[in-house]
Amino acid sequence: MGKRMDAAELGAWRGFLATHARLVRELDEELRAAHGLPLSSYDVLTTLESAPGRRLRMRDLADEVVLSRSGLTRLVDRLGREGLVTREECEEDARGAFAVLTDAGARALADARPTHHDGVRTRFLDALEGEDATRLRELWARIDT
Amino acid sequence: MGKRMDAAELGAWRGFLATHARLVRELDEELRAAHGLPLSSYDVLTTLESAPGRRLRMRDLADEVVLSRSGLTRLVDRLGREGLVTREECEEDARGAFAVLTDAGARALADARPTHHDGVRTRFLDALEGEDATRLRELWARIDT
DNA sequence: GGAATATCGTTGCACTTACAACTACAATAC
DNA sequence: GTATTGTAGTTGTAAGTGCAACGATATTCC
Repeated sequence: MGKRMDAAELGAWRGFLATHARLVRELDEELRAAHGLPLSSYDVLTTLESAPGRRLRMRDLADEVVLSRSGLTRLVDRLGREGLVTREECEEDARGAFAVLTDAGARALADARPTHHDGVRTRFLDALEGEDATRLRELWARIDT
Repeated sequence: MGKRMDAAELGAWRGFLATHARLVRELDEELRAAHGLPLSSYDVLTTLESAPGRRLRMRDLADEVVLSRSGLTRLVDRLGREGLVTREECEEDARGAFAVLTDAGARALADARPTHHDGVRTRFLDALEGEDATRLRELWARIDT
């Protein structure tokens, strides 16, 4: 029990944390500066965009973007105030609510996407070599189970 | 400009974000429950422990743990109140301050470490195969430059 | 059918964090 | 040497987030 981390393991873990912190901070700042859109909002908008009917139950959306329910309630409030998302009630379950991407939301996303994609590419994807991307994707899948 | 992400790239990036969010949340909760120590505090304590003289300038410490200066000021305040860290003034630079790990801080760290290492191992390191750890470490280094 | 239990989304509250402004000091320019 | 500019750390303030508790509805069990 409690096998020590060797140097490679320690580097893999601490690098993971440090890289994430730095990248997310930079990408968030970049997105806010260029489009007034925080990364967390961008994340919600893309998730909704790729959902069937551009809509998702609050619960499922919270899971997808890894946010607490209350956190998502507030985030959707903010996006609603800007007209990027609306709420719709759920027919099958009267407790439930959908968050729905509006046309304005889709446009805001289309505007912001090039900036963000470039940012991710230069800071992250460009460092991937050979089969790195595939291996990483498989790694996250293994961890997720 | 703006080359589209392919499926592997998208998976590598989104998995990176989602995995980080989930892992950090779980590890933080685990550490708080078992030792009353948030992950951010743990991070400061280990960083100090492995620094020469168990001390670091506030500025350097903030960089290491990827926190803003003001954020670090408050975090060191909290750790100081619990007696895990003290401040010392800097001789060469009268503006400067060191954060120094106390013996109590070192003990708290020693207590918490097994819990945290087990958590990291079962959630992250156990999923690494073959040369994964080494490759990851190299990847973070490439990204960092 | 009715009671107990679980789930959905929201709210009150506390906590953590970042940004901007500030003071104190250091380094550079002239 | 003095003026300018830069840096270290702290503080006021505001934003974002999670937890616990809540009202409303669903589901399960008898």
